[in-house]
Amino acid sequence: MSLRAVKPPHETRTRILDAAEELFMQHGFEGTSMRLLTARASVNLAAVNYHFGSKDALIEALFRRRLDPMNAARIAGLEKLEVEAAGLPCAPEAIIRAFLRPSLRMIEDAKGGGRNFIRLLGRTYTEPAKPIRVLIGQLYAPAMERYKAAFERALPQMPRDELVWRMHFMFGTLAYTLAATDTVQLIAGCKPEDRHDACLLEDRLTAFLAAGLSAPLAARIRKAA
Amino acid sequence: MSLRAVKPPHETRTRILDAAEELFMQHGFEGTSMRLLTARASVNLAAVNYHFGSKDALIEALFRRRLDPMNAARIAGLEKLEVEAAGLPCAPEAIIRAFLRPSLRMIEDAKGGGRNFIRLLGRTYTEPAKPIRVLIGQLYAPAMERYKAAFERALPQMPRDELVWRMHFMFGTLAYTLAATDTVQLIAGCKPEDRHDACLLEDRLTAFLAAGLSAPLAARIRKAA
DNA sequence: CTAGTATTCAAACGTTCGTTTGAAAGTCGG
DNA sequence: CCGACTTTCAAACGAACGTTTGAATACTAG
Repeated sequence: MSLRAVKPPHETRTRILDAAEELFMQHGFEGTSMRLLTARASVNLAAVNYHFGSKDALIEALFRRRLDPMNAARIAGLEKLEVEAAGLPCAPEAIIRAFLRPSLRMIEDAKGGGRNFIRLLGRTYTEPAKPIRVLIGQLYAPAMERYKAAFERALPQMPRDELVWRMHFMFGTLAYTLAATDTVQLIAGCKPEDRHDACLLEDRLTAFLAAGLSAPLAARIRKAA
Repeated sequence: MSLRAVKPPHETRTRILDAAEELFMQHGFEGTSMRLLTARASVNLAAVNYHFGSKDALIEALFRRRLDPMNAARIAGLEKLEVEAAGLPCAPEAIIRAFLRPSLRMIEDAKGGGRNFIRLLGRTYTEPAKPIRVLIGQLYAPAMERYKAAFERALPQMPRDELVWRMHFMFGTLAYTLAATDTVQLIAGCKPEDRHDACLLEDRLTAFLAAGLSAPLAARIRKAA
């Protein structure tokens, strides 16, 4: 057997993707040049176009690498929940937790770059570039439908309109929380060490979102319905 | 008296700012070139540098034009509330409403460009460029401190850490809701006409946020305190 | 070892970027 | 009408951008 270190089959690709996650997170897509990116990854300038085709294609590959497993984990978590519930509707709080967990777990992965990605993802929900928005929408669609159905079964008395809005709100809270970790600090005062504790954050978020999701309807909306 | 139309004193400045709001909203800061911007505003390419100094200075002026009055309205709304309460702490729901209202009011201002700005603002909370983030933070700071103090008085039993987190969550919900109007549509199903009805949106958001803000503490956090 | 494929590399491509320049045109009090 | 100041304009600046090229190198099956 050879004692020489075996070069992984896609090392260059991986190094590019990792550097891209970090730099896109720090400076945005347009704010990150291919020269800076390839220098950070210690690869040649032409490597991105050789391995991915273009900068846009790199962005797409970057999202697929993380989002596909993450949303698969979301669906798996929901299915586990539904099996355990044995036909009965699940508790809204449990559904929320199942949705949050895969993304919050990534925050703890500082070494592997998962934290970089999750922050990048949080801010990409409001990305102006249309191709990126539709890509994210596509990658989320399967998980989103499943969770929407689960919430509808868990909250049968809630009007569909209202549920869609509240899912929207929940999504926004998560996106902002992910994106803002370590970056924006509009409100001073939280202990820095808490910001990367995924368990604590999951508890806080779940308590907040579960209450919001099940909140009584506003008077004006109750009247209109 | 002259029948000739009098040219407003800062028409060029205003046209540039309006065009910038629209284009920055559509394509982001880096995605909008000065050539496209000045063409849209029907002014010369050099006009931006003449009137503002640089592209970055234009961005700053753009935010100041809208944020200063908006946060002044936020503070005024809170003060009115506190006067009416006559020394007693205000209802959390009322504080939330006072905070939401100035930004939601702008959604209705499609003609004057307020809607463009408010969407741009929503996504700028997660802007990667550091100078912009600190600017936004500075412009928000006075209003933020006031509201934090108001919430602390309204919810004296809540741990400070938890309150800061929940304000963070509330802020994220608002930011995402503002930014995503007409752009992202991760969850299909809401009636398009509802999306610009600021009253309905205020009711929905307030119901959701008030419940989240006052949610019971998560078991693990209650134990730790 | 060799032929053939896959990858890396330095250099250059054409384009677009934000900004600057200096002259032309407009504005306005005296 | 004039002189001083403000504003607009076409043109150009150097720098940085994403991408392409063709030769050099590494790898691997036969």
